[in-house]
This record gives sequence, C-alpha cells and structure tokens, in this order.
Amino acid sequence: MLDKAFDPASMESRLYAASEASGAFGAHPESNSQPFTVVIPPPNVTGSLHIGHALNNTLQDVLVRYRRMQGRDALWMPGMDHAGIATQMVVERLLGAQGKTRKELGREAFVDRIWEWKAESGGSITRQLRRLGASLDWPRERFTMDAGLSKAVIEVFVRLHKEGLIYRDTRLVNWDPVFQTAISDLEVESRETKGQIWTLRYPIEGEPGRFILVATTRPETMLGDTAVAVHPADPRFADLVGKKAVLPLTGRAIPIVADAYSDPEKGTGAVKITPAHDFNDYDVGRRHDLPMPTVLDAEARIWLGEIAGELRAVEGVSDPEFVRSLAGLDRFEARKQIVAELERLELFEKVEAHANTVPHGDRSGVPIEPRLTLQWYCDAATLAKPAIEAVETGKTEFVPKQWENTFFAWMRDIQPWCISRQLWWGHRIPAWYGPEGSLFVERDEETAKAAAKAQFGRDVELTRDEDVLDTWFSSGLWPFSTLGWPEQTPELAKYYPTDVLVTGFDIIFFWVARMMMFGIHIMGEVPFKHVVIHGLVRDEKGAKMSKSKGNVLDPLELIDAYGADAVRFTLTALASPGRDIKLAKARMEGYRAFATKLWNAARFCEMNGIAARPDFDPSAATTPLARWILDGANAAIAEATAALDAFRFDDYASAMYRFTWNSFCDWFVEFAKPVFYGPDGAEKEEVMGAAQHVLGVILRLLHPVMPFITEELWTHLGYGGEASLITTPWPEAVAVRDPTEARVELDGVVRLISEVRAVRAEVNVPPSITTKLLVQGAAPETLARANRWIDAIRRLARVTEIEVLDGAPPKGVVQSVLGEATLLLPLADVIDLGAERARLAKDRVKAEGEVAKVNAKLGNAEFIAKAKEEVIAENRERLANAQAEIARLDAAMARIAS
RNA sequence: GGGCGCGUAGCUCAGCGGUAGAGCACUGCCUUCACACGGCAGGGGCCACAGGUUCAAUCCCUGUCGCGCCCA
Repeated sequence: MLDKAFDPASMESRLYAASEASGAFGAHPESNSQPFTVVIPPPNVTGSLHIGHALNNTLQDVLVRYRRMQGRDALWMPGMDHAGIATQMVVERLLGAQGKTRKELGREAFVDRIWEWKAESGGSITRQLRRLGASLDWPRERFTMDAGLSKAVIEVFVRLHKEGLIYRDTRLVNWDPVFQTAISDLEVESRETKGQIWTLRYPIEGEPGRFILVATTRPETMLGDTAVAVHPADPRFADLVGKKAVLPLTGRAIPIVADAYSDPEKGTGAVKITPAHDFNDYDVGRRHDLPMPTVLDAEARIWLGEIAGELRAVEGVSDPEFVRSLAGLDRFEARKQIVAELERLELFEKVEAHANTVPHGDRSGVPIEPRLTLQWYCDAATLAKPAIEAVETGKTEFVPKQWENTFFAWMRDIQPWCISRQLWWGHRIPAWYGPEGSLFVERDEETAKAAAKAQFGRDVELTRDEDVLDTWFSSGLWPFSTLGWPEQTPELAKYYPTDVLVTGFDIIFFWVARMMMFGIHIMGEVPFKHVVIHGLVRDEKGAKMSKSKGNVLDPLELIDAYGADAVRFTLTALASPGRDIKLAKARMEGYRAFATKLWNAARFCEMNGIAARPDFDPSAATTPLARWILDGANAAIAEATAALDAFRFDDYASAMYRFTWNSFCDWFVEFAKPVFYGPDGAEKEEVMGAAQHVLGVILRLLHPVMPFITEELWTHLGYGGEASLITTPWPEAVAVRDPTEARVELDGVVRLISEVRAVRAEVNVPPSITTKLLVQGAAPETLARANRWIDAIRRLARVTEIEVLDGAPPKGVVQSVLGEATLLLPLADVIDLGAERARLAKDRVKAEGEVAKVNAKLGNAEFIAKAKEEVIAENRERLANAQAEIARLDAAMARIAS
C-alpha cells in the first residue's frame, strides 16, 4: 500500500540511480530509430546549479523524455565548459590564499594546478543535475578542454587560418587591466557612471597667449594625444585648422585637424585625440594618419616607452621631469596628478560633473582600457552571412520568433572577433614563430617544424604563440565536437544536426551565433533546427536574483523542500514564451500539492483493487463513465502533445494539471465510487479498467515533467518494472464508442450536480441536510439521465431521491433553472426566504443584462447584414435562453411571494 | 538615440476579432470511508490611457503614459 503522503526525498535518489543504471538515458547510435538530439549548454566547470540552470535543464529534460517516449533515439549530450577567465580566476584566488601567484608558479605548473582543482572540486554541477532528474547520457560527458575537443579546436583554427578567415592584426582592443588580456566586444558592458569632464587649455604653437579649449573625460591619456579635432563646419575654429597646438606636459606639437567626429554641441567643440586609447580617436587617427603612441601598460599604469624620446621642456607648458615622475602610476592616480599639474600651469579651465558610460570588463568589473595590440581575429562577418541566411530561410527557427530580430541585428553588424586571450587556461593557439618574422599555423609542433624546414631549408628554432583562445571559440564547436568531429564517427553521422537548443537570451550572441557560424562553415549544415529561448528566473518581485541582494533561490534547497518533481513542474508551468519567470515559493507549494494529489489518486485506485491491466480494451467499453473519461484522456493526450510539439511548456503543464485534478480526481473518481463500492460485475470491471487505463495515460503524460513520482507509481501499480516508464511509449488516442453521447451524458450530470450544489450553498444549507430533488418541465431524456445517475447525485449533491413535479410546487422550495427544466429543493424548514429571494433577484439581473446586450446586437441592422451566420444564430439562441430563464425566475419569485 | 518586450481579478500569468480565463490568495460551509498539500460554493476585472479601423476590439492600427531588457 502506498504511504499516505508522497515523500519525494525518500525515493528520488533511488529512482534516479535505477533509471541511470538501466541505461535508459543512453543513446543508441546503432539503432534505426530516428534520432533526437539536444546538446546541453555546457555549464562552467566552476559552476554550481543555480535556478537558471534548473529551468534550462528542466525544459531540455522535458523535451528529451517526451521524444524518447515517442520512440526517438534520444541523445542528450552532457558536458562542461572550461570557462577560461572564470576558472583561472578561481584557481588564482586559491593560490592567493596560500600567498602564491600564478607567475611564481609558472605556466605549466599553474595549468597542472587547474587540472588538479578540476579533478577535486570541478564539475559538482553534474551531481546536481542528477538531483534535478536530468536524463543526460552521462557516459558521453565531454569537457571543452579534453583531448578530443582540443583536437577539434586546433583543426578549426588551422582550417580557418588557411582559408584566411583567421588572421593576426594590430588594432585597438578592449583590454582588461585586471586579467591583463584582450577581451571581445561582448565581454564589455557599459555602465553609467557619475564622472567628470575637464576643460583644458592647449596653447597654440607660435601664438603666445592663444589657446584652444579641449574637453575630456580622460585627462590622464593626454600624454598620448597626437591631435586636436574640431568639426570642419565649426566657424569658431576655422582659422585654427592646420595649425598646431603644444601638448601640455610633454611639449609635443600636435596638429589641429578637422574631423566630423568632433561634435560642436558637446563640450567645447574641440576634442583631444588619443588614438591608442580610445576607439573613436583611433578612427580619427587612421583618417588623418596620426601617430598612435601607447602610454598605458598592461596594468593600465603610465608607461613612457613610446614617448620618452619626445619630451620637451616648454616654459609654462611642459616639464619632462614631471612626466617622468608619472611612470608606473595607476591611471586614476595619474589623472589626479596631471590635473593638479595643469592647474599649477594654469592650463586648467574648469571641471564639471558629467554622466558618462564607461566600458567595464564583465568579469573583472573594472573599466577596460582600449589598447593597441597584436591579436588574432576571426572574420566573423564572412561567417555570419550564411548563418543569417539560415535563419531567414527557416533552416533554424527561433522560438519565440521575435528573437530572430535580435540575432539579425547583431549578425548584420558584426565586427571582427578578437579570439586571442593572454591567459594560461585555455586552448593554446597553434601558431609557431620562426626567424625573419615567419609564422607557421599547423596542427602540431612537428608539422610546424617541417613547414619551417621546407621554407628555410634547415631546422630552425620555433616558439609557440603564448596566447590561448577565447572560451567561446571551443563552445562554438560544441554541437559537433562533442560528437567526435573531426573524426567521422557514427555519432556525428547520426546526431548532427541537433534538433533543439534550449538556452537563455543572454548568450544568443556569445554562443548561439558562434555555433551557427562554425556549424554551417565546418559541417555544411546548421547545428540545430530550433533554438528555444527562455526567460530569466527572477525573484517574486521581479528582481534579478543575486547573492548581494540575498534573494537567491537555491534549486537544491527547493528540491529538498518540495521535491524535484514540484520544482520541475513549477518551472515548466511558468515558462511562458518570451517572458521572465517570477518565482515564488508559494507556487512551488501549489505544485507540490499537485504531486500529492496525484499520489493520493493513485492510492485511491490501489485501495480499490485497481492495478495495471494490459488486456483492457478501451474500444470495447460501453458504460458512459468509462467512455467519458477515456475520451477525456484522448483530449489530454492531444493537448499535451500539441503543446510540447510547439514548445509551449506552460500549456503542457496546465493541460495536465487540469485533466488530472479536475477531470480525473474531482469528477471521474467521485462518479466511480458508487460503482467501486457497489456489486461486482461487468460495469465495475469496466470502470476499473478505464481507471487503470487513464491513470496509466496520466503517468505517461506527466513523466517528462515529473519523472520521479510517475516512475514510482508506474512500478508500484504494476504498469511495468523498475525504471520502465521512461522508455514506455507516449500514449496515443484510443478508439472510444460514441464519445459525443458519453459527453452529453456525463456533462449533463455534472451540470445538474453543480447546479444543486450552488443553490444549496447560496442559501446556506449545511451538507448534513439532505433533501429530495423535485424536477419540473424536464425532457424525458433529462429525467432518465438523472435516474441513471441517482447514486452519484445522492453522494455529490446531497439528494435523497428524485421526483417529478407535475402540479404546483410545495411551499418553501428553493428553485433553480437548468436548461429546459426547473429544479426544486424542498427546504422549507432550513432556508431563509430573504436569502432565497435575493438569490433569485441576482440571477434575474444577470439574465436581464444578457437580454439587453444581445438584443442591442440583434437590433443592429449592420450586424445582421455583415456578421457571420453562426454568430447571429448563436446570439439568437442566447437571447432565447436568457428570456426563458427570466420567465422561470419570475415564476419562482411569484411562488415565494404567495 | 535605435530596437524589442510588457502593462488583463489582490498576486503571478494564459487568452489575442464574436458570452473575460487559470493557479495562488481571499470569503463562507464541510475533519463525507484517496487526499485538509483536501472537498464544495462564492466574491473580485472601464482587459494602462486616448484616438482610429470594423457590424463587432482586451485582441488589429496610431499615439500617449508607465515598467523592463538589449544595442549604441
């Protein structure tokens, strides 16, 4: 016998272990079944399961379990990402706690240390995914740094390099001074900051006493200024263009150039140009062929290496000694000293508060520093074209579709992707440098050496590029590298392209776009057919969850408290397309109750001797109750299937909730009770058969979202052995004899019972009081039906017997209208006439409103002329019904009055 | 500044041309032999606002206001 309450904690680990051990999570490349492939968005090896992962992986698991039950050869590929910066950060911090630095350790030892760390504490998330119930094919688990994937990375790099799609270039990059590496545009976030804007006086060369006022938010970079720019159409500066200004502090003469970049409305209309430390200035510098001296080092400290030779002393303007004293100073400290020096020199005009957006490194959180460096780039624009086309032509579809616009907007304006990182943890770039600036990009050192030998005619010394690749380079290969590429494995042949990618909108650019570009270019096919984008999980007030706000819901704690099934069901039910999820614990309590409800319904079945009966033939069922619930189950199957096919997780969940609770528990089980408690026989046999059949359908339909409880009940009630539900076929509609007739029958009884209940409740009749039900004016079939269902009506409507009323109604009846019939409950002793009168009056007001509304419509000639036939007919019927109801309510009130 | 999304019952959200829905919360009654994580019944909405299209608008169009996100 099942326990009285469902206790998820006591069974989840056992059930998961059994499923995993059964091999049901595994794909079968050798089978002939149609594949269904999903690759997990690989969580960072440093990560632990947060609520966003819980949502993301629940949705994937729902899809995978659904398709697996449909007979597809499902492969859900697990794995983790090496997460370059994030992981290096974690291990560096650990070293720091021991008073060591990575530089002391040296590259090789440091990388070894990271591998050690990964072996000890990395990847705890995979255990947590198991707690969630994720049916990943674990033996296939991959890591972006493992040997196979590294091989794929090298292969792609070498190929793209040979095709000219990967190249080296000296450009301005976003430089993170904390990690001392270049980062891509995407890893930069703009932050509003309350800063200041300084107005400085640059003396005009050869015109003592004349100055040009320049406005800047970054005075510390002025050491690298190589021009002052004014707008070509700005009359204030027309005569200055072509002249030179003397750059304060350094004494260098710099040209005043006309360039439309300078906005006459902003600041003073003249801007200083520092090409090596500002993206806009860089463009100006290129247009005017300006020198581009770098004045900040990798840690964003003042560095004089490129300007030291040009320092000149100019009375009242510059002092090389001062500039030399700045060397090695942090940029913000240098700013203070430079401003102070300019004040001293009276070259400082004013400073004002200024709100500006400052680019910050998304990991380090400090302002990034544009720096002119030699880096590796990927020609993203070329790779983007076919990716855009694939979405335009529907080879890959985003769900919801509106995300395609986001994708297009970015892809159509994509910039060269800086793929080199000055880190130690990652895929080292397969490039070797030899004599005379020679470069060899090859799959390994040996090949590079051979190539060098071929070129130089002798063995030469080669040094490998120190840099590693952007983490997203290897993640971009995920859909095929995990399947064995570049080897032509059976897995690759069978499971690529994948079917669905489920992810959050925050990594459309980082990840989805890169997979599209690489997948199409390398494999010749899009990496996935559907991209399902879900929202962000927020707290119940809609705020982003964050540790600092303390509003984080830990999915593991939620699983402890409510069970994995309830957590999964909640996330699934709330996953409406295009919307963030506001998650409150109250929701989870509600869905835990749903799990309990299902448990108890199964328990009820069990107590009544219901067990799985594979020989039951639903198409042979004759009793209306059996046919009705079988028909309802058919509808539930259709709803659930359609919802899952359309990625409408919310619709799937609510359809299951409604059918299980409202149809099966509230009505079917209640109607079945008189049958179960009655004599044995064909009817009982059949209703029991229908009960076990429909419960089996419910368990199967719910399995994708609630794998634990369904598996437990499935086994317990004898539908199948341990861990068998997961591979049981998805239910299909069964033939049901004359379902319409069954619906008319049962829906009629439901309406009758509901009406009697409502009337009783409204005049405050306690359930302990039972009464006769008098029926007036009922059609013969209505009466016959009521009599057929007398047992259920007795139980559910607190009625003792049903009598036809021909003559005048007795005094003190409570009346109600149901279709053509009037229902009367003799409750003279119990009810309060005032309450009854009020009730009738209220119903009458409602009916009058209806009459007025419909009358107005039908009285409109244009409505009659232009509206659809069925709409007009429907309104005529509504009018007739409402008028009849008014007549009967009036009659009822007249009787009370008498 | 450009783009996208959202404003529907107290809350969280479906619906998106033809009688306004769900869950939770709330109110009343009920410890009825699966379940009080329960049963039954009920109250609660100018569908943000203003125009327009239409026989008919919560739904389509335009604008306004408010909220959120992305990009510059």
